[in-house]
Amino acid sequence: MISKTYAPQDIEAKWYQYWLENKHFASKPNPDKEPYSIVIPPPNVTGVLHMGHMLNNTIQDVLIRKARMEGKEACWVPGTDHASIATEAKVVAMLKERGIEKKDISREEFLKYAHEWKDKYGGIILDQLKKLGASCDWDRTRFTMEPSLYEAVIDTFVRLYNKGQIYRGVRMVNWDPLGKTALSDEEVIEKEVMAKLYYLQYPIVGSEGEFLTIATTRPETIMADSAICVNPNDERYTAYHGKSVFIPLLNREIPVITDEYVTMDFGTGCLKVTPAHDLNDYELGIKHKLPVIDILDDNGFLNEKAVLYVGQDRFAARRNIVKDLEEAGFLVKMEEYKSIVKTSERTGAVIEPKLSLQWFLKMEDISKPALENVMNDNIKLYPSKFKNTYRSWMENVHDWCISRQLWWGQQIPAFYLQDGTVIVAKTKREALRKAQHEMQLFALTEEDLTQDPDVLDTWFSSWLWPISVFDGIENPDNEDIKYYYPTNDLVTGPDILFFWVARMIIAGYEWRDELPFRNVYLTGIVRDKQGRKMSKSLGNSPDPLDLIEKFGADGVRSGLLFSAPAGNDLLFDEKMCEQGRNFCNKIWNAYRLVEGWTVTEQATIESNQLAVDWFNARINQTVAEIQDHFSKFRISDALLSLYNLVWDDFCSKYLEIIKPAFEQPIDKATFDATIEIFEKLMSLLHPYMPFITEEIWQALAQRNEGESICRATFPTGGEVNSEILASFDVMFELVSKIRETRNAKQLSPKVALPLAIKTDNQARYENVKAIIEKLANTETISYVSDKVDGALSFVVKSDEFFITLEGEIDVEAELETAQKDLEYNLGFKKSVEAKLANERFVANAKPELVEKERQKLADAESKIKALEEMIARLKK
RNA sequence: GGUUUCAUAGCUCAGCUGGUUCAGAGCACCUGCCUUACAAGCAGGGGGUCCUAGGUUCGAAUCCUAGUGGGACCA
Repeated sequence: MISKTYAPQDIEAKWYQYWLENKHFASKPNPDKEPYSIVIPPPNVTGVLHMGHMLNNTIQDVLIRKARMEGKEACWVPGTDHASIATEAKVVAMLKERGIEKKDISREEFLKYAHEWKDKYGGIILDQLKKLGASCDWDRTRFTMEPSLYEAVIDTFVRLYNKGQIYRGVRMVNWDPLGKTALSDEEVIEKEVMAKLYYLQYPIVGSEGEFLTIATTRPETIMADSAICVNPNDERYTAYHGKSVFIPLLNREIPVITDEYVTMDFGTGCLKVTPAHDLNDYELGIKHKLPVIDILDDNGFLNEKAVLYVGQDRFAARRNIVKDLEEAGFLVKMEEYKSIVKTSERTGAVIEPKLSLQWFLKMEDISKPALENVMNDNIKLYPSKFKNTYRSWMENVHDWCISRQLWWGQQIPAFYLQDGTVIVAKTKREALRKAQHEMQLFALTEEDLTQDPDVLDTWFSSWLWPISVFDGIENPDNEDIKYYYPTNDLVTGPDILFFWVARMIIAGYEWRDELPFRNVYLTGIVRDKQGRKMSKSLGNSPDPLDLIEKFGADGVRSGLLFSAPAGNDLLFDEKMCEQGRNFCNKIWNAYRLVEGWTVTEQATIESNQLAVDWFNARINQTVAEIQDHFSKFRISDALLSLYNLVWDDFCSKYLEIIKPAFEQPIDKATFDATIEIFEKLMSLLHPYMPFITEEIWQALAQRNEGESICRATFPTGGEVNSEILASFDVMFELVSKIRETRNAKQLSPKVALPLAIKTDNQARYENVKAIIEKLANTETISYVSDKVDGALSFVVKSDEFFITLEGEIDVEAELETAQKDLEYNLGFKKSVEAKLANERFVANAKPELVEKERQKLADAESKIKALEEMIARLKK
């Protein structure tokens, strides 16, 4: 006996294993087939599966499974990226537990530990994806730090450097004094804190007793001041234009400059300019050619350039200088002030804006094709609203800071001579050869060359991903890259549209002069019920594996997709997974029903044949619908179409029609047709719900060893028989009316009702008579040419129906509903007439539309006629 | 602050090229059912000023303008 409820756990494990054993996800170039490829957005190697991954990878799996069933050579390449900062932090933490400090070990030793960590803990996420049902070609799993991808990154750097695209320069970066590295903006968290605003007096040179007062939150940086700046339109300070002031305590003279950048009504309207320690001041400094005085070292301690407080931590120095300024009378007042402090995502340290020497990639020229080919839709973004965002970013690109002060990553292939000369080459040996040959430095040895200690930004690996996973950088003419590239669809979140997607497009054109993918599907962000982004730190995200345990992978997958339109965030609620699970259960029970039937060779009942024809028409209709949805990446809508087809049409209607009475057999023709229909439904659903559909598909018929629904044919639909669809619609409307009547009169479903029909088209009902009887439980269906006295009545289309009941009929109530219906139809008729009477409508609207309106009018008129007759009768 | 995007039932959202009296789905709610596949179910039902104000149009939830309120990105 099969279980009454669907139990996914064993079934899922069993089939996933089966798919792997039979290599159903494996792909290799096949010239007889159309290629279809997706590269996974490589998850962080330290990561674990979260809701965003679930959504994202479910969508990819839907796309790839559908393509596979459509006979394409489908290849989904999995892998992870090395995530320099995150991984390095994990490794440092692991070492700390073992009592080892990073600073006490060599780079080589550290990397050995890092690889050890990666082998042991990294890539858990890939195994988790298997639980979700992801049909990746696992033999192709790549990692951005594996030798060949590492080499690709190094080659990329060397090539771009040789083209003059990469340079070294001083920039203001987010400096983490604890992690001792530059951070990208995404690795910085802004926190709102209460700070103090200090008002300080700067004595004016040559005017004894006169001061300019500035307001600052960082008094310890006054030693790095290069100027005082006021707004030229600020009349309070006009007298001081061109003068100088002394820095308090330090007594260094700095000029008073003017710039409209200064906000007149903030603080005193007088700004201290500290180019080395503030981004805006830095830019102001460049504009006014001010000196840059960097008073902090890499640890955030004051250096000798500060002159005062040398060797003190920035926060200690702040406390001390405030005290000293106060004692010396330079501190006018202090105010509470709400300000934003930037902190490091990894170490929590307060970020220091810091000037440092970094490597940059020039973006202006290299990004041009990437902008152009998205704007002209060679690469399509779904939803297209992101084109705007994309353009505004690409039209204002900043050079890309690609160096990171870390060890875990691809070490920058730049080698320095003792005098600081830079040689960029793939290896030290090559750098040496270059130095000897190009610079005539024949006496040089490898010992004289020092490699840049920094590594490259992780994105500098992942921007090559669609090419490098096929070894297309190192080996540009290999078979895989020629066959699978460009890939077809990329599925990712809009939050990395710029950091990753745009850069992959850039790399695609730079390396292969071709787009990396044709479509970019941007998923929404998964949020909790309160609309907050799900994150580990908030603890508001359910564990995806728990969800799968609870609702089954199919349930979670479909649940997530029920409400996941492209690009729109989705507010996650477990209820959605519950709905998905219920859907599985519904399918399961439909299977249980069919499975329990006994088959005889008896002749087919006509109504069963009609039902089969009708349902096949519905399938064809739905297939056309979902293909249209897919062509627009409306993955969620396609699922909903299938959901309705299966639940409402297949289970509630089709199966109810053909279902034999208890313990009665079913005729073979209907049974066979039903099995065929069931198979089609499973195939259509398979991309969304791979496990349950496999389980049932395997059970529906005898299958060959190793055969799988994974490789079954995705139904292609066919001509839609709209006639039968229309006639069934009328019939279902009638059935609903009868049921409604039954419900309203509180009659048991077991009581069969006598139905009389007044129609001029008996054929309309005659051939579906058996179906009406079955669905609505009517006992006899008779045709009448006149009203039936003492019966309940209603109107469907232009026909009138009567149900004779025992006991009193509430004429008033009948009259009221009929009256309401009449009013509605009169109103409807009026609006249609108005439309048709309008010459401009008839002249301007499409002819088929006008024709439709005429038809509507005719329908309304006949219905009104029937209703009026009914009302007249009731009033008697 | 700049750019952009959204506002539809109690909740989450569909509504695609303006054209059924177009206002729809799921959940929630109400009524009745343990009807031999399924109570994770069945049959019904109620519920909306389509944010506001203008405009375009024969016709607007849909297009335009402004406002209000939320989100995102950039600074």
